[in-house]
Amino acid sequence: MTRPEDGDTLSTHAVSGVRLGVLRLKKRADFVSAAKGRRQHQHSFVLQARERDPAPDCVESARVGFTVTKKVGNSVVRNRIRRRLREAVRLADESLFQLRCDYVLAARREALAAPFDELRGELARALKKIHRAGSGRSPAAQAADRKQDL
RNA sequence: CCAGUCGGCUGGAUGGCCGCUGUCCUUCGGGAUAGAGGAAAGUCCGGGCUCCACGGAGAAACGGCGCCGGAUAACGUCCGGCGGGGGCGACCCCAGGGAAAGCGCCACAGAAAGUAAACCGCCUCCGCCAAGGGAAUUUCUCUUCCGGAGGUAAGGGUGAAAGGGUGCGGUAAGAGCGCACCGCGCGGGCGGCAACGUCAGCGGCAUGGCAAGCCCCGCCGGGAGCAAAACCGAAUAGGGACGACAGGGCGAGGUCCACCGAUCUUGUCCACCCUCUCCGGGGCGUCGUCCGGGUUGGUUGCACGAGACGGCCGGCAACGGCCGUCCCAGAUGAAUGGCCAUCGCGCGCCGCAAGGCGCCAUACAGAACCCGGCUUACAGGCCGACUGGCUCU
Repeated sequence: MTRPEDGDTLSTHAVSGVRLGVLRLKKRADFVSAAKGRRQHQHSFVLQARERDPAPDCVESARVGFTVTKKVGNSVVRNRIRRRLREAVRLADESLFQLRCDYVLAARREALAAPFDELRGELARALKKIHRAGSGRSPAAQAADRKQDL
């Protein structure tokens, strides 16, 4: 599973707007289960995270999904918020994401007008906090896993 | 120059770095190229397309539309006219068929809201009490008040609307009672494809309004929608039909049947299988073909079209014809983005000015099968035609 040639399969999966190693979350069931995980509130969004159940056929990568409800605004506003969040995830440090973990970013209205650097900062802070609060593996162990993976 | 009417256009530009989706190329490193709107919106009409239903035609019911002619695949859209209303005008507005087919309604006010009627009035006649006046001095007559019988609809008053309007004549007072003009109606001439207009004649008031209350007449309409629909593959559960194969005992039930027996369904046990024994499980079906259903994924549908641009021709126009050139988003938890630079626009401040600084770095809004419309939203900017004024020549 973690042998070097798996890099090829991962790169073929990196197609949905996020970089290699961080896939896109698409199934409704995944969103529902992620909502049961831990939460980290920020000014522009709410981050939800949940470690995936280890299934043998599953990919190792972290996955990220976006939720922008109609309460936030019309379709133009919703599209713009989703694109800004997606870009923030793309530019974020990949090591902040934990393997075999699903993340959901639930946008708030403030994500529309917030300065982009601020948005990135909030994302990095939320990711750090949510892992520190968790009872999972230590960041060092995760880093070790990632080095092995690459 | 000012005020205004109508129509149309635009909806920041260029570049850099890092990304996304489709297509093409690839030496698999990557490269090339395309990538939101005028409303993509609301989903209100009209079509294409797909499936379902349906023998043809008609009727009823329901729904929609409604001056006339044209355009169109079609429309409730568009164009050109007509009629009515408004504006000095450019121009704007109209749910604009039928009220002598029928039913119904017309609040409040008012006497009366539709087979007309008569509150105040006005007028005539009759009666008589009282008062006053005149002529005459047993009487006659006039006026006012009161009562009764009638005439009338001019005036007042009510109302959105009072059974044509104005004027003259006429009359006891009045009245289409008569006349003129206007309006209305009828048949006719002329112009127009038509809606309608116009001319003279006749009638003599008959026909109040509401059809967006029901209704009548004419025309149109089968239903549902791309989550339509078609196909492919996989796994799981497993329904139906046919065929082949698969051991036995016992019990129950059904069918054929005089009996024997055969056959089907079902319960249970054994053989047999899970290496062997106990336990447990299978045995209680297997295989093949076809049909049908569900879940999930993929492909098609799906972007060459009532297509875009340019030119010429026909038409007042909507629009049509011919020729040439072009291929122009295709996502599906859903691409079209993030940051930066320069220029531009707008606003504010400073400055006599050239200019400088700051802010915003932009309205409404994001394709989801595709077209034609309608409606609604829209910062700022631009263009054209026309009207009424003012000034100058």
